[in-house]
Amino acid sequence: MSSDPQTTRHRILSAALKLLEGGEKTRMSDIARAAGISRQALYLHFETRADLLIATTRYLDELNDSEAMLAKSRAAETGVERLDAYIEAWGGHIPVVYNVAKPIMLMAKTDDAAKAAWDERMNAMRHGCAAAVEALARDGRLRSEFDVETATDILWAHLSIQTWEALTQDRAWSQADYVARQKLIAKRLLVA
Amino acid sequence: MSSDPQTTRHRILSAALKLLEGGEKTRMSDIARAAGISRQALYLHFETRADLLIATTRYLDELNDSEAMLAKSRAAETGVERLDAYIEAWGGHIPVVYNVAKPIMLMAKTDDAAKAAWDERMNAMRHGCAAAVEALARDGRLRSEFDVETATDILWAHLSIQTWEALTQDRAWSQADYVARQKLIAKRLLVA
DNA sequence: TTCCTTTCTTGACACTGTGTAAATTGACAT
DNA sequence: ATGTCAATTTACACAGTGTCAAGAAAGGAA
Repeated sequence: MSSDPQTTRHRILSAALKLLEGGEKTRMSDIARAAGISRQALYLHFETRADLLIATTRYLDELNDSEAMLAKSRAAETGVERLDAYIEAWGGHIPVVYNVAKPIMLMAKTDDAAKAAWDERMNAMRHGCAAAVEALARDGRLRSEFDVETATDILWAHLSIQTWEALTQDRAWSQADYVARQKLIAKRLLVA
Repeated sequence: MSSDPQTTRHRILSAALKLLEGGEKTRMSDIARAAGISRQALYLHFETRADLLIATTRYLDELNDSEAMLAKSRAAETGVERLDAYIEAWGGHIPVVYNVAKPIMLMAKTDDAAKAAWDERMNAMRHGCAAAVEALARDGRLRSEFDVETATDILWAHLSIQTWEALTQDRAWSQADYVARQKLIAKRLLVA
């Protein structure tokens, strides 16, 4: 056979992405069927299920040019603008990745590779929070009752996917409300 | 054999509780072994694993007299006092139930009975939040930018077990810091 | 052409964990 | 003594992940 391995890998990732985005069950056999190969052949391309799921999120990141998301917030002049821009960008990013990230989030409780991948992502997100908080501090507009570290933790917890999930899924906030209110909350909490 | 069924049920629950609190793996067979009965005998007392885990949290609630937790906050005079008392009580309650509640939290993603039990608990917690927010509103001290419903959602999301987990487990906040800061945050967000 | 390598296929199997079923034993009550 | 209840053992079904072995199909190279 020997079809281009690059192509097959791509077909797998794109099938996995489609299924995950649809919120489907997504067992290995589902992905294999959707990609038009045998279940066993998946293991020629990805070590484990966790590996495949992680690769799928990276693939999604590429498609979305996730780096560009941060560009706007980095370009902001003041700390407050930066905070707003970051919440806007990240808040808009969550619903895009949510369905794909969710199974990894679940696996993270039991699977070490999944946990590492998840922690890495959450860490990256925290860097964005830290940058916004530091920009506020530089402007002298960070509230004095929290140090930079603590303020970053608060913002990070507040913008977590779990919190987004609770508010938009369980409490049925619209995405627009979510973003607008998170901006308000963040400013109330952090800006002097 | 026929040892007192009450006793056996009790032995199972107390074994399950002990294992769960230890953060162990806690398969059905583990619980059975710890309770000194066969794995299959568990199913004579509990329909499913979800049932058993849920019963274990109720058992834990009884042991802790969880209702008493709310008494202090209900007794508070002003809305602000009530908010503080509620955060103190609930915040102190979380670490006690966390290890036991966690597997249910996980199962809730796939198991309907577990999801119902979890939602019920989260709903009960939200009632506590609502009571505090309404007390603030009665005092005319609820910030005007949020209505009661929205303010309750915010407080509820903020006091969620997930947020506690993120801050105390991932970010290593001490329990004392957690409670103190949550009080500060809640007042900053909700109190005019 | 023949040989080699890579990719993929089929089919079988191991392992874990939940849940079900049948036949049996021990204890207690009437 | 008979029936009932609790619990036991053994065995099995099922889902899902991961592994293994034996080959088939296709491309390139000698």
